[in-house]
Amino acid sequence: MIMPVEVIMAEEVIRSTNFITQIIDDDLANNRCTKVHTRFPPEPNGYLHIGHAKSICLNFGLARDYNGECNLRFDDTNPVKEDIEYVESIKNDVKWLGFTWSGEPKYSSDYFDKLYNYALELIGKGLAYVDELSPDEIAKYRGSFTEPGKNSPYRDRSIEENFNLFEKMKNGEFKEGTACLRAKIDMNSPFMCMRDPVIYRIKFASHHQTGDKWCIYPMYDFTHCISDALEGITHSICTLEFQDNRRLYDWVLEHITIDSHPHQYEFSRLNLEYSITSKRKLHLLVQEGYVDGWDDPRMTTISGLRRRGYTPASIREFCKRIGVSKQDNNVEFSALEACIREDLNEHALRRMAVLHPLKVVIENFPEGKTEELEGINHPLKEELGSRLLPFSREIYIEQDDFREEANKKFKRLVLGKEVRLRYGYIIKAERCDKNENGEVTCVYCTYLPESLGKDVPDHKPKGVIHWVDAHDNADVEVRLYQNLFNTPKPGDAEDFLATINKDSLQIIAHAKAERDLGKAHKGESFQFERTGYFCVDNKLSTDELKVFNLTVALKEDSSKASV
RNA sequence: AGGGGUAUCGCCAAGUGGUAAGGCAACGGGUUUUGAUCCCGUCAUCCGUUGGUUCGAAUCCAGCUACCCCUGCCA
Repeated sequence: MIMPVEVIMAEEVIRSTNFITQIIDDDLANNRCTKVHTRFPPEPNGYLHIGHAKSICLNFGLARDYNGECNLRFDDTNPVKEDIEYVESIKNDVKWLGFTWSGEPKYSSDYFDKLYNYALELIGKGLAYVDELSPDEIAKYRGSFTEPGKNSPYRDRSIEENFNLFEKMKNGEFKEGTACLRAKIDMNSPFMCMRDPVIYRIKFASHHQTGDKWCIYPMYDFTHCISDALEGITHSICTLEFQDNRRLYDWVLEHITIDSHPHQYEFSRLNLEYSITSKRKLHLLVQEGYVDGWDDPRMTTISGLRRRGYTPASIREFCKRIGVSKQDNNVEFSALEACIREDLNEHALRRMAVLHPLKVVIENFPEGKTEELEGINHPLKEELGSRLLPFSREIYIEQDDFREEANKKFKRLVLGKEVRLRYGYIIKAERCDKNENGEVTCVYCTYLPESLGKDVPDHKPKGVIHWVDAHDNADVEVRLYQNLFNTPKPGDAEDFLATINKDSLQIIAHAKAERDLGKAHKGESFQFERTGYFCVDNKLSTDELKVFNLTVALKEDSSKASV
């Protein structure tokens, strides 16, 4: 039998360990559970972002590492904020990240009937009541952090009356906001969420899954724990802000008739510098047109990162590196960039592209002649082969790669000096033309015919520059990106919209690239040598015009900046 | 102010009573027809702070301090 050459996702064979895996190991060792079952439970009210990727990698990763299962469950209890567009995008993003959920996608709304019956059970036990206080009054009656709450005047209605009223709520006989179902717990609890939390409210809204069947919808705290139990979830993992809610999670499960009682564990959500992970703010950016949709390459949504050129493996690696803990964090953006550089350095084919062209005429090269020079596709992987590069009397180089004079640290082309053309000859700059603004418009050079593919005695250029033939090339559009925000913590700003970086997108309409780049496929990534990693935009590219997005620039030696 | 949490290198993060892993970043040096990659090296006598227990503490105890979350019929 032939064994596969490489194990799938080999980079993940080394399991991550964290406080949650310790809990699981302990649970397994003490037979508190025999099989790990987790779930990723997004509300379909927006697109997934890098913070969700952390949760996805954690939950699906645990299932993978422990030979367990992980459900995808849409926590869809609030129809007014949700949309089918979001459920489709979420499925797509989870799959793209490389994970497979157990069975069919689940929906909290699948359990609306059961949830309703559990509410009835609580009413029957005298543990829930229909309140007719207004939302404002409920807030007032709740008290504060230092003052206990007051019981609602409707708190001690009879069980019979509550059944009756809840039935009326369900039948649409109350207006929105005029009645709700509350759990009867403790108005003096130090946990605000235990002061008789609302568990059902009225919403005359169509639901993307259940249509107009219901006009009452269960609240998160009542729904989540029951959904977990119904699905046999063993470890219900969520973020830190739900720590207090755990008391309510447990209270509900302890007071209804249900087989299992999953346990909730909380980890800290990801904060990534120069990005926002608030769905409300993400919505704002999209709705107000600050960006080109949820998948704008500057957005740290999964779809934005994908369009930017990030690979699933790079995002998984990032999530592995940042770890899982309960500490508040603020991860540097460079940590994410390091992951995609590592992936693309290994996998991206090398190509040359001149972003800001400067014409170079090689005067001692015959007019009308074109040579085909060989350029290898990858410096570390010979098996990836090579391609032919047309080279003639006129080529383009990067404007930044030429100077009339420069200090000794400058390793590119200088008047009177030599430089090596990548995969080509050594050339020497003899003179140049300038326009009325003093800008160099053309450099006249001579080349060393004997320098192709080898060193020449007494000619030791300090550097190598990339180039593209002036006549046989592909005209492409290149989009350069900077951070969307000009502050590391835009989420903390009074007005985060005011921190938007106006220069975050720079469009180069006519860059000159190797000819075959004009035929590249959407989503394909390349390293433009000496510049960075670029991918073909999957939205704007056409057969006629390829648009390249800068995924991430190559790292630069710090001394380069000082020339 | 009541409750729930968290404090280990610039940023993440191991560590669970036996004398501070690793990654990112940074900084030196080497290789290089990418100022990339790669390689080698440097980078916490110290774990928020003050006391205590112990032969021995980042790890146990007590007191401080700082920061985060909780008063939606959002999740």
